[in-house]
Amino acid sequence: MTATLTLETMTSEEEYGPRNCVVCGDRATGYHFHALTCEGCKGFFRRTVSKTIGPICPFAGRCEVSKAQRRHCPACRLQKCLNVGMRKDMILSAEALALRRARQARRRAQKASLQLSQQQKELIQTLLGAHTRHVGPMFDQFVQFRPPAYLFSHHRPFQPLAPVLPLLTHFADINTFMVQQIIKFTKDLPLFRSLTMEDQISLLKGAAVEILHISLNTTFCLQTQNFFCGPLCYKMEDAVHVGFQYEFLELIIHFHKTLKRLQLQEPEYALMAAMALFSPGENHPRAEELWPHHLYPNSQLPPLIHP
Amino acid sequence: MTATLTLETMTSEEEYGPRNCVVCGDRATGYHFHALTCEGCKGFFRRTVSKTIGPICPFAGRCEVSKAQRRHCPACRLQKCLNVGMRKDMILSAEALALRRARQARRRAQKASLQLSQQQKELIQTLLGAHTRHVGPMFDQFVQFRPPAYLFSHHRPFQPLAPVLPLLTHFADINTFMVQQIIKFTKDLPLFRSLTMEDQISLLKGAAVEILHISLNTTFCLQTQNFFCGPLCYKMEDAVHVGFQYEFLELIIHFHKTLKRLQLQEPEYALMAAMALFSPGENHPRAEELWPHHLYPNSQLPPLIHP
DNA sequence: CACGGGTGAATGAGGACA
DNA sequence: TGTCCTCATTCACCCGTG
Repeated sequence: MTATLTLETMTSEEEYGPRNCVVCGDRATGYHFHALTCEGCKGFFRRTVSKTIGPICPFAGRCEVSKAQRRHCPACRLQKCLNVGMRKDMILSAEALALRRARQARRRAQKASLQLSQQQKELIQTLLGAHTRHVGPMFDQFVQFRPPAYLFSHHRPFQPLAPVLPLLTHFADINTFMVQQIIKFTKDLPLFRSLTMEDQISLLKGAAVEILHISLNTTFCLQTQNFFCGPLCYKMEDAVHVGFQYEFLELIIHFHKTLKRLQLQEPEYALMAAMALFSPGENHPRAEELWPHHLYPNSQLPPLIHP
Repeated sequence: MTATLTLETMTSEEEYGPRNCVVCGDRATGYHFHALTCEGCKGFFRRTVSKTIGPICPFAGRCEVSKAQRRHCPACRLQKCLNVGMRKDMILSAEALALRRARQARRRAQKASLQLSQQQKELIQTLLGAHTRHVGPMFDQFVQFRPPAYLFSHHRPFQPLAPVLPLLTHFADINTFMVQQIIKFTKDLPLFRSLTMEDQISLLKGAAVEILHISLNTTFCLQTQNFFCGPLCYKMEDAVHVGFQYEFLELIIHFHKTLKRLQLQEPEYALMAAMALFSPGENHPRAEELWPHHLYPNSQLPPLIHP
């Protein structure tokens, strides 16, 4: 009587009866553990069946189990679940669950690693290539720029009496050299070369120092807090010696320590350099527009050094 | 009548009526013992219903029960609670409560066991103290053991022609020194000193080299893969020079790289040293028994270097 | 689509304390 | 006495797999 042939558009819902939960009478959402039940009883059975239920029913198992009352007596609810034939063995065992989770984790890791599009991979290869050509090897060249002798030894008495000029000259030289190499790095990126000369200059002005420190981080030694560039060893004292402000240097060292702890690989350093290049800053508020959003649409362009 | 179709923006609050307590009319906070009540009536019912009420209502149960008057006549208030259908059986019984409290206690105990107990903290302090006294500072002393001059420079041409003997002597000296310091470290641990001399010697024989490398790791520089000990810089070449097998050294360097990447702090190095000390090995199969299980009952005593 | 597991906001017990 | 808190339980939705 209940299922009357009212219309021809019987879409399988509502027409096969109201599909009520056989435990509590609430609207059922399908078969769960071998019984037609609602979401509540499904979850309840999964949670409850494996752990000993504490308080036994005070009414000797005579409780009504309805949508309204089902919460009041877990014991009777569970009993009814079992009575209507819900099957404990359809709950995944601990081992099965561990297996499933392990599989999912592996799947996710794979997916995450495969998530780079071909275009993105190519960009990374481009960045990495340019980085490896111009930035990576530049530190070994510092030795060619008239370094004071004491830079060759990593352990040396602090030399306040050493003349400042040679070290200063050396610092100026390697600074110029690094900036040149960073320019070569950027010029090796088609994305960058396709910009107008004006934009190129503006971006470089805004980011050169930041890229310099990002790449210098590859030579930083957490152990000794020195920078090892080929045979040379730079200490913070050296920078103090040529007149850098101590507060400024502390910030720099803190940056290097923090970044170094991330244990990045060269592709990541190359990507950071690129992000710094295209980050908007005081020097180039338009940088955001130049960022290749079609490759990294959601990038946050985080400020790296400037706090 | 109350629920009029005023607007479509009825946010489910405020529109279903003000949700007043059915006992006293105060603002209700939800269903309590099967009736929509305020916090006051909830607590009142729980406290009152099980104990016989002393003073009977002087007005033969005709008292008004309102927010203002409710505390004047407990008898009428309780009567009204029962009248509106608050259920005594929904108050947790004594057994149920005991069960609940027991469960909570077990839960808390578990959580507490995840935290470090006072005893464990003290052990860590002991370990750390001994470590800081004897192991931490020992590397700066290496310079006192006749080091060949070239150890002072971190960058040097490989010196196959240098005489082996001075370096070998130096290595022997610092090796002896390190083992002495490690012995001092262990002797500074009450747990260790309380063992028989025979056991002490046996444990040290089995673990000294391992502890040596664990602590040496604090001087290892991931950047350059050198060991920086005070003013001295040791390279793998130096070990090759005095005749260590290259394959053996590769394993050692691999160990140091892997361990260094974990970026441990000194307390963790101290704990690792202690675990190595009490780890069972070929030299001391009984080591397991000597482990202070009452402090670290579930420790796995993982093999550290030996693969 | 059906049916496993997982999640997180809401719910309603007791409890501490002013 | 009552306010506010903790915490276990619930269940409407969600995601992934066969």
